[in-house]
Amino acid sequence: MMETREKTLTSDTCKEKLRAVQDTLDVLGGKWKIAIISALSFGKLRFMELQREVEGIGAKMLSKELRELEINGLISRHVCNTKPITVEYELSVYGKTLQNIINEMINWGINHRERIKEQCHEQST
Amino acid sequence: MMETREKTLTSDTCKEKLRAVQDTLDVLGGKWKIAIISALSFGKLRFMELQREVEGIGAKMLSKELRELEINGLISRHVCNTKPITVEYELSVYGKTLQNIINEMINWGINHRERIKEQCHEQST
DNA sequence: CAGCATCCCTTAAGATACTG
DNA sequence: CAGTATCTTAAGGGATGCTG
Repeated sequence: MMETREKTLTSDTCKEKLRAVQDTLDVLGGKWKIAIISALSFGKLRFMELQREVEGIGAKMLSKELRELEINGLISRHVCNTKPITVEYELSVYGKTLQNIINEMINWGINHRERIKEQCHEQST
Repeated sequence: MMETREKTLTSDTCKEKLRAVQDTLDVLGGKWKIAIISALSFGKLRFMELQREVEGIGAKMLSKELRELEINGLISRHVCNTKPITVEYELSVYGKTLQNIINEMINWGINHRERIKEQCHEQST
């Protein structure tokens, strides 16, 4: 699985993997996309709900990022036939394939917080 | 593991997970950090080598991002005692804990490319 | 409510030149 | 080689007001 370590840096396998990461980043690029997808991974949300879940995002950015995610086929957009219209967003089947990445980020984030906490403890002794 | 679906959006568990993702993004934020870490996941690299591996990055950005990654304890920097000095960067033990995230991104990127390819095939029929 | 248009300011980031 | 400093441009992104 792992290469011979050291000096395989420029090998074809590595380059291919780096390209794969770059492809992923191209789709998930931007400050908010991953946060949006994470929020939607817990269920469908309306525009305003999303804005509340994704802390700090403005309507303009949210709108823009959602459009890009929709174009890439990661989320679906459904306009509800309600009085003041509402729009629901949810992960598409394809978008759900990002769940593994999200999960790893959740895990890492939780551990990271633990680590920071421990560091503070050590310093205060 | 998964919540009751629908309407748990604002539940405490979800919020905590979203915060974890956000924590991760805070550390990996910026256009280049993940790409840099991916490159380093295949072994130590010198400044110039990194710049070559991370397609499109300029010296200024690379320098800045490396400093931030070092501050966060994800990479280590070693100045070699060579004639024209060289500096080697490598993932720290802690930085290597990001491997899971990177791997998932590699997997997704590879599948994504496949998917795009298939779409082209379908369109050309 | 969703979301576009406009205005405006701040940050990101490229290019170039320079130093130990 | 590994950066830093400076300048400049492009993009990011907030605030407000408006429409279906």
